Amino acid sequence: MTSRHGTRPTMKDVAAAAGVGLKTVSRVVNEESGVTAEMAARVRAAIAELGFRRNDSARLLRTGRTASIALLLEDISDPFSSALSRAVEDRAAEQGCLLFTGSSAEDPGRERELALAFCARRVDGLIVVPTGEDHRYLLPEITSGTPVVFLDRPAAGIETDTVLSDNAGGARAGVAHLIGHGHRRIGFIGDLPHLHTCAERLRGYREAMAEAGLPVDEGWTDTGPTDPARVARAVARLTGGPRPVTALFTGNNRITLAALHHLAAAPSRRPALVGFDDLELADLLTPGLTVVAQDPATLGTAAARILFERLAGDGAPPRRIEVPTRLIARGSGETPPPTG
Amino acid sequence: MTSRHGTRPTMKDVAAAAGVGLKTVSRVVNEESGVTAEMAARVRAAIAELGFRRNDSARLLRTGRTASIALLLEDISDPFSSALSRAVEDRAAEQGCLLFTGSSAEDPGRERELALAFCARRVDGLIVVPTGEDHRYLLPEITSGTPVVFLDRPAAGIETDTVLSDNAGGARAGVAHLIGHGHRRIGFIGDLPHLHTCAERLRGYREAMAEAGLPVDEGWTDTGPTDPARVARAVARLTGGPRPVTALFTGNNRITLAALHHLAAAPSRRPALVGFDDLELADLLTPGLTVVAQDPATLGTAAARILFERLAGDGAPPRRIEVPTRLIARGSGETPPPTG
DNA sequence: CTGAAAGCGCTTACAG
DNA sequence: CTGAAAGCGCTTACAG
Repeated sequence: MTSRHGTRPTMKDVAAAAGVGLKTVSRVVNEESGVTAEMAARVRAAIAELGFRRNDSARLLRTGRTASIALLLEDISDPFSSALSRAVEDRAAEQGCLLFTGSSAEDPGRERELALAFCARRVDGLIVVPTGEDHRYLLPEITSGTPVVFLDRPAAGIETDTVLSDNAGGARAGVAHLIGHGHRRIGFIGDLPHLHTCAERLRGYREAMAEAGLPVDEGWTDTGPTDPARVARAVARLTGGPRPVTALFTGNNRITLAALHHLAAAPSRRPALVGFDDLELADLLTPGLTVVAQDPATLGTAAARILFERLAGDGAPPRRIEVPTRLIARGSGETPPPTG
Repeated sequence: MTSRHGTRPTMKDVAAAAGVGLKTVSRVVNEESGVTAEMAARVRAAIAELGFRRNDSARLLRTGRTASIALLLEDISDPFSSALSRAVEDRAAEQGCLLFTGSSAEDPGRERELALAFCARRVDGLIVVPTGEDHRYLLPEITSGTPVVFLDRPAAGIETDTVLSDNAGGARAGVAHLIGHGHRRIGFIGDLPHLHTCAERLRGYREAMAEAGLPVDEGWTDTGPTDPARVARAVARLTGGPRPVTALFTGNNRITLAALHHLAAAPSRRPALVGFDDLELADLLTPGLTVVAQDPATLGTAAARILFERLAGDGAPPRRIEVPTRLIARGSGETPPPTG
C-alpha cells in the first residue's frame, strides 16, 4: 500500500498503474460483466497496491441520488426520539441508505436551518418531527422532488405524508381508564397547548370526560412549558385546595417524570396517575406506573416506508397514518379515589 | 417559481436566466465580493424565480471535504448511545458539520460495513463505539487521512485516539462503597468478558476487594450475554444457596435493569445493589438505585473535540482520554448486610 | 468587475 | 471486450 498520508488514489491512478482505461477500472470496481479475467486481475492488483476505495460521494453526484436520508428530531437523546431513529435507520439500511440525524432542540429556526442543510446536500428524502409552526419553507424542496414525511406531529401550511400516534384516542382511553376506576375529578397536565400532540391529547381527555357525562372544571387542565418547576406547581395546585382532583393524566414522558418527582417529595395522599408515553423503569416503581404507550418502532418504520415508496415513484396524494397506542395498567392508574 | 417537479435548477440555469456567466452566479451565491450591485440583483432575481438552491454535495466534491462526520454506535436507541450522539451532534454543528449516525447492533460485520461505507462517502472523520475485536480494517482509511476516534472502548490492533470512561476506577469506587457499608461477600455480574468495558469493571471490582483484604470467591463473578434470563439466573445463584452474597455490583445499565426485575419478582431479602450507569427513574425506585454514573455528554464532547483538532491539522501521537465517573448514593447501595 | 476553461472523482452514452 | 469523450454541479486558477 503506497498511498501517501492524506492523498487518496483515484480510479485514474488505478487505471494508470494497471495500464488500462478508466472505464475498465470502473467496470471491475462495480463488478460489471464483460471484462476478461486477465484484465480484471491486473486492475485488482493495482487497487490492492494503491489501497484504492471508490469515492461514493463522487459516484452519487453522477448518479443523481445520494443514497442517504435525513431524520430531523426534537432531541436525539430523548428515548422516544432515539427509538424512532433506530427504526428509521433499520429501514434505511435495507435500502442501502445512510442516515443523517439532527436535533432541532425545539427551536424552529434551527429546524429550518437543519432541514434546508439536508436538502442542500440533496438527501434522497427527509423525515421531520416538526417543532416550528410554519413549514412552507419546505414547499420548494418538495416541489423539486425531495419527498418529506412528517412524523409525530403534522406539518403546518403544507400537505405532506404524515405519521402520527393516535394521540386523542390514547388520551381518551387513559382517562376512561381512570373514570372506570371510580374517578370523577381528573386533572390534565400537558406541555405547550399549540403543539398538535398536546392539543390532541387534551381533546381526548375532554372527550372521555364528556362521554362519561362528567363536567370539566376550568382549573383542572394545566398546560405550559415542560419545566419541572412549572409541572410541580401544577400538580400541587390540582391536587391541593378544598376540592382536589383525585387523579391526574400527564401529557408526555417528561411531564410524567416531573409529576412523579413532585409526588415522591410530597408524601401526602397520592392521586391516581396515568401518563402518556412509557418510561423504562415504569414497572418497577411503587406503585407501577400506568401509561398510554406510544409505539416508536412502528411510527419510525411507517414514516420510512412511506418515504421509500415515494422515492420508488409513488405519486398518490399525501397520506396520513395513525398508529394505535396501548394502555399498560401497572398500578398507579388503578387506585380508587378516597371514599367520601 | 418555475421549477418542474423533480428537476432542480443549477447554477448554469441561473446564469442563463440572468444572462451572466456561471462564475458570477457562484460569486453571488457564496457572497463573494467584487460583483456590482446591478449584476447581483439580476442574479438574485433569477435565483428566486427558478427556486435555485446550491447543491452542497457537488460543491463539497470540488472542495475536497464533505462537512460531515459519522458516529458509529452500538445502538442509537440505547440511552447512553443517544446521549453520546447529542453531544457529538452539538460539537459538529459548531463546526458546520452534519452528522451521520449508524448502529452496529453489536455485530462486528455490520460495524465494519458501516464504517467503510462512511469512509467511502469520505466523511471528514469518524467516531466509533467499537463492537468488533479487530479494527485493522480501518488502517488504510486512517493512513489516507480520515481521522478516527474510538469512544467508550479502545480499538483493537491499531493505535488511535481513544476516549473512555474510567471504568476500573468507577467500579472500584462502587464496590468500595458497598464494603464501606459493611459488606464482605459481594458479587459482580457483567456482560461479555472480552469486552474492554466489562474487563475493566471486573478489574475495578477485584481491586476494591483486594484493597480491603477481602477474598473473592470463584462463584461470585458471573459474566455472559446481556440476556435478562441469564442475568436472572446469575442473581438467583449469587444471592441463593447456603452462603449467598449480601451485595451485588451490576456491570452496566441493561444488566442492572434485568437484575432489578428479577429482584422485584423475588420478594426475599434483597441484597444491596450498586449499578454501573445511571437510569432515568433510578431515584424514584424504593429504595433509590445507587449507581456509578458515566458522563456521556463529556465523553461525546471529548471525542468530537479530538476529531476536529485532528481535522485542523493536529498531528500529535494518538491520545487517550479517561473521563471520570460519579458515584450517586440513593439507597440501594447503603443497606447493611443482614446481621449474623 | 467578469467569465471561459479546467477539474473534483466518478458514470453514462457511445464508438471501436 | 475496451476505452476516449462528455457530463454530474459546483469551485479553482487564470485570463481579460
